[in-house]
Amino acid sequence: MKPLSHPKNNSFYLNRLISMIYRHSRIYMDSRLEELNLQSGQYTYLLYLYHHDGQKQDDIVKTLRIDKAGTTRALNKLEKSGYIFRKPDEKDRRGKLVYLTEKAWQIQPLLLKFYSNWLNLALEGFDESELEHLYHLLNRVAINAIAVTEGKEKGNERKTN
Amino acid sequence: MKPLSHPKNNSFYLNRLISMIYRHSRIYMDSRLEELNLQSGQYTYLLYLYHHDGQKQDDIVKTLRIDKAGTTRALNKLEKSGYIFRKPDEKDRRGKLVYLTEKAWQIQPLLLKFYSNWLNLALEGFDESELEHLYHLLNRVAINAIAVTEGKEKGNERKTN
DNA sequence: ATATAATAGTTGACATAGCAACTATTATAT
DNA sequence: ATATAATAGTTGCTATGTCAACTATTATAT
Repeated sequence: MKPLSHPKNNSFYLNRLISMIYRHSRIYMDSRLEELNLQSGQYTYLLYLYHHDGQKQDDIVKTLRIDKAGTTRALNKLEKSGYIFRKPDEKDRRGKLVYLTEKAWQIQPLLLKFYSNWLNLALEGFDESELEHLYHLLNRVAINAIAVTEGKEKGNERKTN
Repeated sequence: MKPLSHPKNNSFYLNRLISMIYRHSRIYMDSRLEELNLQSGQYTYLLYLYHHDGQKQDDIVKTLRIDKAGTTRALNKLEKSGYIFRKPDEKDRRGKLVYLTEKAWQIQPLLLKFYSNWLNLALEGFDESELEHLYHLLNRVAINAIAVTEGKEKGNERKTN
């Protein structure tokens, strides 16, 4: 049996490429974060919090689009290892506000260094305009991808033969 | 839907975008694969095997760059649900050759449809030249990413302050 | 020729992340 | 005002994927 043709020919392996990059970024970050007693599932939250200290947990969930259960667990780990602490939101006591500790601020330079090391390696050979291009294209893919699955949540699943 | 936040440096949130796309592609594919009793961890292997029927398991590992332990488990599932079978490689009895069953060939059109539905949604609004661009840029990132972590395996870890 | 190393595959232990179900609190609807 | 719905967060269960350790087979080195 012959393989069928498919649309969007050039990007047929989009998922394979995305998956490779995703998995290898985690392998690399895990290897570097070891000395900080951190793991790849946690640094994302710290990088985010450096710009949003004191944000509500649910806002983090909505920005990073990571499942709230996973966020709970990642933040638990960060709290346990002393990088963050949480306070109930007095204006809405269902919510929690997430704050960085001094310990988290202290490792910020190192964390940023590890992450930009990764970017330098992953983006080796890219000039400014290529970076710009890549970023904007990926951004559009991400927005599309999120729209697909968030559409579903509201019951209006997209049918697209 | 909350708009994605923009960083100062355009590539700063590369990992965040990659992670979003990766995770949402799995959510979408899982929702579609349900009717085939398949999951997002398995269709990748089928899509690959449609072009490489009878390939050695280890070649699959090396092409898809998925850990060999994970590959063992994914192929076990596919075997158990009747989509593939494995035969020892007579030329090297450490290895196994992986073959698609008739059942796998029968679902090929549907599987390709689901996957191209995903591509159509994720790549909505992209014209031919943008697709080409995206694909080539991502390809370069993937090659870089793989080089980073595979360098490590051979003991020559890259130090890049 | 035999000891040693390398390779293919499996298993166990663990981290990340998804969904569903639950609790507690706040918003809304009549 | 009270019943109902929605929201924020947690916990249980499960799937994917990584590493390390192991078995069995093949390659190599002396």
